[in-house]
Amino acid sequence: MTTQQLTKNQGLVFDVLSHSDSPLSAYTILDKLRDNGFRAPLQVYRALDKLLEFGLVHRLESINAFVACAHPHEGCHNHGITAFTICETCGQVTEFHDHVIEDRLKAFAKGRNFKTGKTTIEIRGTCAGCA
Amino acid sequence: MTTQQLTKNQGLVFDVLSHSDSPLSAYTILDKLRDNGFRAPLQVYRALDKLLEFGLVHRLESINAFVACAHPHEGCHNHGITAFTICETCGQVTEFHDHVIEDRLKAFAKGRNFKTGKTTIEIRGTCAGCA
DNA sequence: GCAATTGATGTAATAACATTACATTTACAT
DNA sequence: ATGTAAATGTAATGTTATTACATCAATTGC
Ligand SMILES: [Zn+2]
Ligand SMILES: [Zn+2]
Ligand SMILES: [Zn+2]
Ligand SMILES: [Zn+2]
Repeated sequence: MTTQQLTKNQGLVFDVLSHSDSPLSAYTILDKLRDNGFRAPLQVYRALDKLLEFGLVHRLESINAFVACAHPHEGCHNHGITAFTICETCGQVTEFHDHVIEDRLKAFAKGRNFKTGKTTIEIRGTCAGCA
Repeated sequence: MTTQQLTKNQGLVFDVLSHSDSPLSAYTILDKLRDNGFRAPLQVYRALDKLLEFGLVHRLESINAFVACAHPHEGCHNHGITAFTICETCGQVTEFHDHVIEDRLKAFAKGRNFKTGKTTIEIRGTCAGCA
């Protein structure tokens, strides 16, 4: 999945997120795209839904915001669980994968016959630069 | 921390959550407490803030809802990171602690000089009973 | 080509979740 | 009793997300 096959609105939203140095809310994205003809939240949410589906964007559940994937070409989203650190001061987000964590979570779920869907791992705190 | 030393509003909110078999949104709690004199969201949010602080309640970030802690007397909240499974069909929530996961997350944060604050781990899916 | 279908878009309205601001009351220590 | 901190009441507002419905564009089958 590359950026080429995105529709106009998807491309615009992805572009805004890609160039941002911190996560953005849907409404912030909307504001940034007013000059490009965006008028309503739904235009943003629809594009985000697709981008999430493509694995180009992640939703940060704990802050109701969205970030471009740090390595969209690796199919992040077929790569297992993505964990995040989120700096509450500057917004810096770091993505990582940990197979040990993933295995432990899967083992717990399996032991309870729980069928795992989307899993969220988010560490909020302060990054090195802001400490 | 026992239920005794809660204020009236805190006690009412905790009671509603304790007797619910699934997570509740703040506005659902408000509706359930209208007959007890609750009139405004803030009454619920203020009580929830305190209950979260006391470790009697958890907030599920991925579904904007709240649950009573499964083992409030063990000081869940001084016990390290709490992880959850959340059934998207019936709302069943299971709480668990895993020191291996916690150690891995701490190690990652330490390696990046990231100062860890609140950490969220939530697995959404389908419970055994709903499969 | 052209109808039928599907996916994407535009727009308005509304729903759901959360906070700010300010006035008042209660609990409690001095 | 008085001063202080915590809790409460109420209204207004801010923020995040969805529903509903109309239109437009790309694709497919004929
Ligand atoms: Zn990613
Ligand atoms: Zn920072
Ligand atoms: Zn707990
Ligand atoms: Zn279930």
